[in-house]
Amino acid sequence: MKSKKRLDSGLKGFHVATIPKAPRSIRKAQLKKPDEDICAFELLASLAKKLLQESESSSASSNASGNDHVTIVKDAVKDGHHYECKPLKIEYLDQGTSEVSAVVSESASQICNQKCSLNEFPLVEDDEILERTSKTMDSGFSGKNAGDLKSAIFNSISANENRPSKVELEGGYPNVGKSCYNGMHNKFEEGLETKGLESGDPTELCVTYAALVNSEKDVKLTSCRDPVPFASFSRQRNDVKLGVRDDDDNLVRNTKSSNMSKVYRPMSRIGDRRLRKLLTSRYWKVAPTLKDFELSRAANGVASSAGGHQASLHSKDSNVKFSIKSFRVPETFIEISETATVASLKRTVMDMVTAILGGGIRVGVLLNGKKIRDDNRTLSQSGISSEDNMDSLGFTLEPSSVLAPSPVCSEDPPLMLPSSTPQLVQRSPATPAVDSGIPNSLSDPSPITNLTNRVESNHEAMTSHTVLTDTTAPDSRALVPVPAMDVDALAVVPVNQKIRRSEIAQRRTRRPFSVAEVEALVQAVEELGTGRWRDVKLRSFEHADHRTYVDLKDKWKTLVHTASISPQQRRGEPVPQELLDRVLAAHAYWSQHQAKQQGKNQPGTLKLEAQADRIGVPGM
DNA sequence: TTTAGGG
DNA sequence: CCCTAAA
Repeated sequence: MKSKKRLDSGLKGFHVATIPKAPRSIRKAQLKKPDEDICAFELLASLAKKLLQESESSSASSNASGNDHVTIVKDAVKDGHHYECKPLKIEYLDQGTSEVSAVVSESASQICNQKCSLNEFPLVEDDEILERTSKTMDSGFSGKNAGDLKSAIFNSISANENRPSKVELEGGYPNVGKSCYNGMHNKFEEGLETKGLESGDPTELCVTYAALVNSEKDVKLTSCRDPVPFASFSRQRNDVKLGVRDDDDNLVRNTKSSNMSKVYRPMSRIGDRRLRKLLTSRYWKVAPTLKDFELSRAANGVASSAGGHQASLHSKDSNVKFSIKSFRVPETFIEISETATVASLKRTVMDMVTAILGGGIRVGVLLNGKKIRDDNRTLSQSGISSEDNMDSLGFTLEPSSVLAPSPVCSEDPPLMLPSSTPQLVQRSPATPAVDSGIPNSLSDPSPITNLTNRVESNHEAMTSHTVLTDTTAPDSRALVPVPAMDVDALAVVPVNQKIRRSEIAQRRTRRPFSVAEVEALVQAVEELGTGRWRDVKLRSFEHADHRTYVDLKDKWKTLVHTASISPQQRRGEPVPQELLDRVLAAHAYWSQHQAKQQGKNQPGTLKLEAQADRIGVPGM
């Protein structure tokens, strides 16, 4: 990794005469930037301009991957400066079509210690984008394989990223360059990144400048104007909006100027109890959402709908159209001391974002909640054979954190693209294709950071995919950032695994048993015994969908316990002593008859004895 | 899927 | 309530 110093010197003295119609915001931002930043910026602008020009002339002719409708053009841009640039990476979106075009080149610059960073989180929210994002895959299984699919998806992502809806124009995030949207394409070597938007209007040029930000305190985010990292940004016209996904998938949108506090709202999905706990604790919990990544389907008319946002999968003949509406970033948790400053919080979040994306991301394909790891398999081989499988198809954005220096520990599939129905569909008889290897996150276990449990990741992914049916299955991987600075103020505390888990697989809401229910339960157990919960369920709770036989069993367990303790120690709605007595009696009875009771005891047996007990037979 | 228990 | 080993 090159030192900042080198970069600085390299930029010094280099000035770009003009910045093509850069928005005011950019120019404004420039004024506030440190010299070197300006240099960098200008350099970028320059490069961007060049690239734009070149791309305009070359893009048209460059169409490589046919079926994908994705064009990737590598443009070697040479600028005659002592600052030698490697091919710049430019991406632009060809507006007006439903196709996505992407021109990518590499920029030379070393930026962060984190190798790379990302500086925007494009929010794909309008249909317009949706269209652009749609991908048509030659699902005819005619050679396309998992890798191709991922590629396609990825390209879409890249393309979207270059929309004018980006935020970098608003000042950009130093230290954050959307370099590694994936380890595949970019590599930040010098800290420059340029992106052009082929909107036909130079004004739309997006220039991102990646400041040479050392991970030291001051510089970071200096020019960042309102870093609302974990929000989704969408720029329409001149307004930058940010959206933060609320607990219940409510997308809360605020204008950029809105108060940050709205952004950093604690998750309420945790449930009141826990929320309260969190609030009273010494830490704040932040569970930001970067994007939404959704997929919906419109093939069989089966409107997929995982939480309102959907994507559609159309299928024409042998082609399968994947339409990705938006991306959702995994929930991220940050715990920070209450005494930390807002700035610190911002920084922390920013760092985290940077870190998450710093390692680059990649697309994962899930089928029935299981990851398809073998990129070489064809779609059909992987089980993605026809539209009836679309229901079980999902995509994920996951950090390709193979880069050691990543400051955060990222997990498996951080992001998930829930398909509509969680139904498990037949999978290819040929190859269920899972576990083909390919280790996922080789995140570096930084002493403070490695707080995640990799083992759980897959399971969680599945869970969220298959269990959360009516919700936008939020697959979350907690990423715990390491405060690169202000360690004293920023006490980043590991998030409890359980807390994170609950975010994923929503814990059922607590539903205390009513006295009536207890009565019914006792009644049933008296007659059936304590080892036939299924029967108990069928007998007395058949229509109480929220009471599973496990619940009944658990309740009985607690009832026995409750009956055993003094009334003063009991909590919740008081259960009549009479019922508790019966509980104990039944418990005692069935405990004794357990051995031979296997199927022999007729219903009613206990009932008689229990009543006898109450009447006066000793034993209770 | 159910049971049975621990968490 | 959740999670699971066992059956």
